[in-house]
Amino acid sequence: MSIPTRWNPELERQIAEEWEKEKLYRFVKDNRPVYIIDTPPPYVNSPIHIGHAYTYVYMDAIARYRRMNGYNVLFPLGLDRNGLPIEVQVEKELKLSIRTTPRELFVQKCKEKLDEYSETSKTAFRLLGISFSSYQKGMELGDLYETDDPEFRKLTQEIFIDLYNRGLIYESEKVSNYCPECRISLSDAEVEYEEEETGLYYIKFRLTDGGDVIVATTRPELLKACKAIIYNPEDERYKDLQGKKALVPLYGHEIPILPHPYAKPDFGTGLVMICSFGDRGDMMVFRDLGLTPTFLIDENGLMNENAGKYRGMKVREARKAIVEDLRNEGYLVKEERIKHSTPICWRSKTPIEFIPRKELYLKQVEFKEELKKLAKEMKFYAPESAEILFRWIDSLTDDWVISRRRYYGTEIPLWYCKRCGNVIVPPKGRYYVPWKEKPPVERCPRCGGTEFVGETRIFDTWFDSSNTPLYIAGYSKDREFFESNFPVSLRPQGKEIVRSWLYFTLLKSYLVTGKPPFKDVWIHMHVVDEKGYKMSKSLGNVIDPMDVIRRYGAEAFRTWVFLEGDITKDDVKCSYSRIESTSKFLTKLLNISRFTELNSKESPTPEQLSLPDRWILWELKSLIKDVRELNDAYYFNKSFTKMRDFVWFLFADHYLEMVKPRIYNSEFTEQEKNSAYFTMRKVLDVVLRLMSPYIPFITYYLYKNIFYKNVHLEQYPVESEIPVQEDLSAYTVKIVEFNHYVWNTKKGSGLSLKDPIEVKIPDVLKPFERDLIAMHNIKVQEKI
RNA sequence: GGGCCGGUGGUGUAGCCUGGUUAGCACGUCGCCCUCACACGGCGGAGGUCGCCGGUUCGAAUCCGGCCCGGCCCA
Repeated sequence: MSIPTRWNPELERQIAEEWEKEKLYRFVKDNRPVYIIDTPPPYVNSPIHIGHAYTYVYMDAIARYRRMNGYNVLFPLGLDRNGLPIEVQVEKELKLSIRTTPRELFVQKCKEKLDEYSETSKTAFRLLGISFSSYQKGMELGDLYETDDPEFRKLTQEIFIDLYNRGLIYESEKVSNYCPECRISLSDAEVEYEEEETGLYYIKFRLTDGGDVIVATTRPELLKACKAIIYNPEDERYKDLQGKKALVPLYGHEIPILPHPYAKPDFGTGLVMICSFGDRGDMMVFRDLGLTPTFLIDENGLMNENAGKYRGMKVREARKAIVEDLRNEGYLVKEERIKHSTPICWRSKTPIEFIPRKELYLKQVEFKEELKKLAKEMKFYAPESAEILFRWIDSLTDDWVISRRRYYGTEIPLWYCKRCGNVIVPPKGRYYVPWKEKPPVERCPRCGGTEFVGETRIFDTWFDSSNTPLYIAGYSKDREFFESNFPVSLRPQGKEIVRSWLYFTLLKSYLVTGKPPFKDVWIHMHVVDEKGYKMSKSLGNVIDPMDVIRRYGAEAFRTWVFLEGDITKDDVKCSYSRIESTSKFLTKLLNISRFTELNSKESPTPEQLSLPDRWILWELKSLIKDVRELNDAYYFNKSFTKMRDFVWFLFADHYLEMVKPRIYNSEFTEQEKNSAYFTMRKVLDVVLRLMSPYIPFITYYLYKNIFYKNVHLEQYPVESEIPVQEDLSAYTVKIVEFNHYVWNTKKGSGLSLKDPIEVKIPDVLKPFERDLIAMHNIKVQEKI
C-alpha cells in the first residue's frame, strides 16, 4: 500500500482504540524483569492541562522504551480525587454550603462531579496515546485507581493504624491557621492574602529604667500577649536598647527588647511588638527567641479570659476598645491608615487567626538522618534536583499535622469513649467511616462504657497520596509481588511538590518498609506560555491540550514535547507556532518512509555492502548507542533530537540523495542495488523502532504498512543488529562538506542541481567517487 | 528575606564538568529553486560583544567572586 505524503491525525483515534481493544499494554505477571512507574495522579476537578499532557507523554515514552527493552512495565493511571478543591467547586457550582449541607449529601455531590471530570481526563490521555496498563478501574495490578476509592482509603487507614499502634502518632495542641467564621483549621494552602486598609497604631511603651519607646502595630488588641519588642540588629537607632525591658501598656507586664532581623527598620518606628500571634512572623520570632505564647482568641473568634476586660468581644471590637483605652491613658501617640497584606480564609474571606488546636501529628523530626540516608539511595534526574529534598529535610523542625477538619478525604479511623475518652483503634481489614459507623467494640476496654463518638476529621491529602508506590506495587493485595519489586523503578513528578509528595512518600516508605520508595526520581519543571509566564485563566494565556490535539493532532504535540527544551532544567515555553513547526518532522518521516517503500525491495543482508551503505549503517549504529545512553538517563528529549538530526539532516539529505542514482540508474549492478535496498530498509526499520516510544501512532502505522508487524511489540534496536564493524564516521564530515560545496558552487554559477559540473573530488572521498559523481552529475576530468 | 535551578543570534538548543578552531545545529526570517519521497520540500544568505562587572590565566561561553533578570519552593 502506498504511504501518503501527509500524516492524518484522524488515524490516531483509530489506532488508540485498536490498542485499547487488544489490551496491548496490560500488566500480566511473568518472568520478565518488572519496571514500575509511580505516575502522579492528576487532580480531576478539571480537565488535564498542558503540563499534564507534556509530562504524561514523556512518561509514556519511558514506559514504551522499557517495554521494548524486555521489561514488564507496570504503568498505572491514578486519579487524585481527595481534597479541598472539589469541595470548593461543589459549593460554588451547586451552590451548596459545606456548613449547612448534610455531610452524606455533600460527599455524594463531590463524587458525582469527580466522576464527570475523571472521564474527561481519561479521554484526553487516550487521545494522547498514553500506554497506561489499563484505562479500566479495577483491583488488579496496573488497573486504574482512584484515591477516594474504598480500597485506596483502606490502605491509608491501615498504615495509619499500624503507625498509631507503633506510637508514632500523637495528638497535640499546636498553633494553626484558623478561620473563626468557618470554625475550621486551614492548611497553609488554604490561606489567601488580601491587601487591606487598616490602622497602624503608634503606642508608647515605658522602659523599666525610665524613658520610653514608640512601637507601631496593626494588632493592638494583642497587647496582653506581647512577649517582646524587637529591632533590627543593623538598626543604629536602637543599639542601646539591647538588654533593656519595657512595660506593656494597660497590662503592665515586663517584656525584653531584643535584636531580630524580622524587624524592618523602615516600617513604623523600626520597633516591632511580638505577640502570640498576630501573623506568621510573630510565630517565627517566638520560635527563634524561645518565647512562651499566651492565647487571647478562642475558637469562636472572641477574646478569651486572658484578655481581661475585653473578654467576649470580637477581635475587631476589642481592637476598637483597646485603642480607646490607650488613647485615654495617653499611650496612643499616633494613628495612620496603611495598606497591609492580611491573611484571609480562602472561603469566607475572613481574616484568619493563629490559635492552638488539638490535631494529630506523625513523628518525623527524629528520623531526619535516616531519611537522608534513604534519599541518597535514590538516583535523581536531573541530579541537581536532589538538593531540594535534602535541604527540605534539613529544615524540618515540626512533626507532620495529619488531621484536617474537612469532608472529602480519607476518614481518620478512630472512636472515642464518651465516658473516659479512651481512644478506640479498629483492627485492620476494611475501610472505616467513623462519623457514620458504629465503633468496632461494644464496650470500652478501659472503663466498660458503651457510648462512643466517631472521629469526624479526615487526613491531610498527602497522607493518602504518599502511599501511591505502596499501593500500585501491591502492598495490600499482592505481598509477594510487592516484596520483590519494591522500591519501585521510577517516580516522575514536578519540582514544586518535592517537599510534599516526594518527601512524604519517602517518610511513609521509611516508616512502613524501611526502604527508599524509588530507584529513580525524575523531576520536571513547568510548561509556561510562549513568553515564559505561568498559564492562568485570569491571564487568558492557557493552552488547552485538547485544542492542540484538535488543531495538530496528538502526534504533532508529542513531536513538539521531545524536540522542545529540557524540562528537567528549566520551564518549557509552549506556543502553537512551535508545535506546528516541530510537527513538520512527521511529514518528513512519512516521505522518507514513502520513498523507501516505493524504491526498495525486501532483500536479505548482502554478502557485500557498498561503502556508502556501510557508512550510513555505522552512523546508525552509533546513533543507537547514543540514544540508549541518553534514554537510560531519561533524556528522551536529547535522544529524539539526535534521531531527528540523523534522519533528516544525514540520512535524507545526504544518504538518500547519494543512493538515488544507484536505484534509478542502470549502470549500477544488481548487487549494488540490493545493498542499497537492504540499507534503506534497515535504516528505516531501526529508525521506526527507535522512534516508536516517542511518536507511537505514526511509527505504528508505518511499521505495519512496510514491515507488517506491530512496532510496539518489537525489540528496541541494539547495536549488534547492524552488520558493520568498521568505524566510518570520519567520512561523515567530509561527505557533508563536499555536498554543500558542490551545491553551493552550482548555486553560485546559476546551475540547477541536475546540471553537470566540473569539480575535483577530495582524495579522502575517493572511495565514494562513483556515488558522488552520479549524485552530483560531475563531469570527470582527465587531469586538473 | 532564604534555598535550589536557569540566563548562548527573534525562538529552541550544542558546547561549559576535563579552559585554547572562524561559538555547532535547528526553528523562524530573507533570496533562489515546483530537481521523478516530501514546497509542511531543496539549496543558499543574513543574524550572536555566549545576562552584567571584576578576578585567575599567555588565553574563558567554559574556572572563581559579586551583581542583575527569570522560575519554583520556603518565609
